[in-house]
Amino acid sequence: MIELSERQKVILSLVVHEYVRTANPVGSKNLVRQYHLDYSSATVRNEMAALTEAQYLSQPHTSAGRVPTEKGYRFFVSGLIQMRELPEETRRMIEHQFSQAQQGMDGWIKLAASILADQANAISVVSAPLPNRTTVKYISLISITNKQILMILVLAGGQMQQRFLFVSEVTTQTQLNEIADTLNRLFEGRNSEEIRILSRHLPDMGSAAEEIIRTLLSTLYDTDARQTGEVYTEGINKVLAEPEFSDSEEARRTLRFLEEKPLLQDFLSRTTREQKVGGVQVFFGGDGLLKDIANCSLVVARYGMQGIATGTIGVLGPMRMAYSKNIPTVRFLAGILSDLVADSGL
Amino acid sequence: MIELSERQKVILSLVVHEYVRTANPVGSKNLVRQYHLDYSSATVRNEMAALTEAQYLSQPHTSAGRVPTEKGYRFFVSGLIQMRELPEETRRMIEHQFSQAQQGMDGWIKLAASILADQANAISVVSAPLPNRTTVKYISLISITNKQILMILVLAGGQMQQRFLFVSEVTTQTQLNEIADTLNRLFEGRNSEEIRILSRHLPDMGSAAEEIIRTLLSTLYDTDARQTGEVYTEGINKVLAEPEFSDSEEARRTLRFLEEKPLLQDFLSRTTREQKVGGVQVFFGGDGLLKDIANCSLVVARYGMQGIATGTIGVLGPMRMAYSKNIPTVRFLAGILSDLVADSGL
DNA sequence: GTTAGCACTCAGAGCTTTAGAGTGCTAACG
DNA sequence: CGTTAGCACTCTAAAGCTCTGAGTGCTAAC
Repeated sequence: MIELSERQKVILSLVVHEYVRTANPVGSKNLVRQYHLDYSSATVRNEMAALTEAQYLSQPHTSAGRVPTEKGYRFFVSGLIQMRELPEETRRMIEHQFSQAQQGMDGWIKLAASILADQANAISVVSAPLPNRTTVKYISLISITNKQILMILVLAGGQMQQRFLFVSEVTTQTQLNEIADTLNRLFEGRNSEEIRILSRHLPDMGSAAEEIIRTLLSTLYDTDARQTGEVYTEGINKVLAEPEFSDSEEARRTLRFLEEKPLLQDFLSRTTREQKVGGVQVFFGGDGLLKDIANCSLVVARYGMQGIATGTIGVLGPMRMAYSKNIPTVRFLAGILSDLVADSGL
Repeated sequence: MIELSERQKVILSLVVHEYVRTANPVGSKNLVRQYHLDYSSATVRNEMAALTEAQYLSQPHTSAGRVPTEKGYRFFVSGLIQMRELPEETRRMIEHQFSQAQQGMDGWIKLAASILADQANAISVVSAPLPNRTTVKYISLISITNKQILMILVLAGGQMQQRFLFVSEVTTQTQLNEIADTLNRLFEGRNSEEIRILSRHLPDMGSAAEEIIRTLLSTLYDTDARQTGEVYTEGINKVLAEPEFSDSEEARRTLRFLEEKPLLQDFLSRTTREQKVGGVQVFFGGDGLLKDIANCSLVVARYGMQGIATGTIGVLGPMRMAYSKNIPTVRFLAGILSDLVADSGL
């Protein structure tokens, strides 16, 4: 593959930019007029022909303008992924909203989702931070009735799980407090595997405690298996306005993808697992796990504390999305969430 | 207004039924053929003219079939709201899914939302159970760092809230356990108002405890103000397949309504507040709070324990929805959730 | 290497035509 | 008098048609 000339790079970027803006195939004459290029439309036509040849652009039909291909977008994005800061003003505004938010990981995540959907005018997708293998932070046991217990589990990364369980033995809140104290001493900071081994050599604490540990383990296994916490989504209505979703079949496929939480979680956890915190990645729909969302793309970053607890934040929209705005926005929000995870010390 | 004749009622019901099935204006000839009526299309035409006169039906244009008006739907639904059981088989199937579900209010609610969306092929909307004024069930305090605390609040109805707080005084987990014990003894079963008064005459427990109580109260106020817990929604993709949503502007309005959580919560809590648990109501879009979702309707029921903690479960779809299936489904699921709320004893 | 000029292409907007489903009315029927 | 067959009339939606204009590739001149 031959290198692109400087001028070709410029023209390719401008085509992408213009297409993102208008959603219409971009013609040579128009491009020259819009951007006051100091060469003529015929020259642009020649370069466009070359870019089309090299698969960066394509033509919907012979006598139409050019549309970027996936390869074209990739080129465009690769120039964007490193640099670009969000304008000071926007950063201030976002930070302000976080400073006013109610405390708690859940609230922050929802706020981030809401801000991102708003800024990007597309669908935001945010998953709660979770370590590869969950560790227990705190166990709380609450007596509901004589033989019924509510177990609340605080996990690393600020995630919570609640389970009801029934025990055969009557247990009082005082007894539960004791059990909880013991378990907290033993299990704090441990993961499912460690707890499984530890619990084998435990002094007998009665059948209730056994039942509690069993439930605890099954909850941890569940969480480990999911690998990604709750996924929040917002801004679906925004993206319906885009022309690529005016075909409702297209829109349905995308929404089904979003509502298939396991699929989405799988994708988020798998594809970004090795990714360093802070780095923004762009995925293009069409093949692999994203085959259902052809001509969409996904800008994601991992946030949190590397090796401790990480989640993902991203924006899903038509492939023709405003990368130059969305990439810095995602990066900035990932940074904020990372700070919050670190500060909350979970 | 004159009463409808028996035959008119039959015809009206059939028109609604047929229109729900096909989404096309219903013509006289077709109706006779489909349902083997023992009178002719001319007779049906006459009756239809009368029903149109009386505003139960309308014509998109002079030479088209009839479409039910909102009044027509109301009539149809009024005959359905009381009776009709879900088929034994479906009930078994649903019960089975619940029996296999993981424990915990959150999980049940999501399961209910998922089943309902699936059964109705429309959008399900389920809100968590919450009393008019929340009462505290259990307070758990977890030391994160020296001066940072995670407060977990279990509220009546099984809802949980988490907050982070910073205190100026160094506090250990042991101290926190003591404070939590005291607060639990004092505040269990109390609502925000009672706690506010109680906390005035409290023995001094140090500045950390004060800060904790302040956060506790503000969380309770927040929750009271919202009046409805988290709202889960599922099945958006299903409804996009309906012809009334092929116009993306229409679809957007509906989705915006759904994503405006405060609006939705407000509607759910306000309009069904007085409603007895178990009764199914049908709301038609177009005016009042539902003005944004013209030609949609909402079948809802309240579930939970009257006066203790109630939530809502419902299905939102095109006004042309399968009421005869959806109404019993909503009623049945509301029943199951009510049982679960009762059993979990919160 | 660049550019003006030109013949050619083709999607989409706008218009016309047509088919058929549905109506209301009238007159005949039991 | 309610019911029904028959008929002229209405009106949408689909199909076919034309025409415009943006865009192209190529050639020849600069």
